[in-house]
Amino acid sequence: MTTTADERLSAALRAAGHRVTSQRLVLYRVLGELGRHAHAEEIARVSSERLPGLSLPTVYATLELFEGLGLVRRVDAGGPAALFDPRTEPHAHFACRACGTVSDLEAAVDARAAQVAARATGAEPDHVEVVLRGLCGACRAS
Amino acid sequence: MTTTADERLSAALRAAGHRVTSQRLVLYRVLGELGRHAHAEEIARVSSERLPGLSLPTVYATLELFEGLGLVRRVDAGGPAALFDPRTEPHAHFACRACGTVSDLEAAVDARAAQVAARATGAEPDHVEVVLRGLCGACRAS
DNA sequence: GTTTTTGCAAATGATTTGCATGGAT
DNA sequence: ATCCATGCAAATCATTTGCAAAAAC
Repeated sequence: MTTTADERLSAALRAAGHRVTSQRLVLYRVLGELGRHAHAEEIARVSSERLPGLSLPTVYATLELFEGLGLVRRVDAGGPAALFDPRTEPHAHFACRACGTVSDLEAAVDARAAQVAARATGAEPDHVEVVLRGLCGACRAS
Repeated sequence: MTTTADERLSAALRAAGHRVTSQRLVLYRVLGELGRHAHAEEIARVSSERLPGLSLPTVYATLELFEGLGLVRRVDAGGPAALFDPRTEPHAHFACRACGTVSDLEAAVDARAAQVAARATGAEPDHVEVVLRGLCGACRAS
């Protein structure tokens, strides 16, 4: 890795005609350091420590921008708040019905049949989201 | 099919210790007649035509109850409003990024690897949700 | 008769929007 | 100098909650 996160983000932003701002740099670094999905509120809280005054609307706008650039995945794992995941390679999630916790599953899911079915309708899928639901180990124990 | 939808719902409710009410009967019939996923608001609108005065809180409470009984699936296909799907057998969904439309995909997705990975963490998954995202045929054309 | 369900109104909470200022190009 | 991005405050919208009245058991 000879390029830094800052450089990678700057290149991606400029290539798409967007501006490089400190808010975007900080948010991108925080996402990379978290290394896992998080709620907008958590991302905002951590980022605000480094960039006081950072506003929630900016966090949402930036995460949406990053999603369009393919830098984060928005994960709708149930519950009111969306998750934003910096791990962009395909992976499944497990969401506990009881405590709401969402965890990564290190397993590939073969969704080719569904992709073929989608294309047969004229659609062009660019992403597959797989969420398993049930009770996590901790909640089963109690 | 010698049992009616009303009879099936009544049996399921009583077996779980819940009461049979006209609201629940109407909502269950409407779900069966729709035969496809719908927003709470749409379900409420159609049901209200048959049961004037039916309230949204009751619709939400009833859909949640039905979900617990395994009579509907809640589908989080992105967008603010959840979908409620009376088709309870496993099937994938396609959600268009542009127009937001969600359609059924008649294809089975093999998620056994993810289920094994989930059980390895001590969790017990009871459901798999697969959502593909991209542009639908109509939106690609325009 | 007792307990659950319902409807109403209000609360909640995540996310978005309008608009004026500030910052990147 | 121009136009995009940000912050603030307020709006929006789906969903939930508190409580008294109505209905199922």
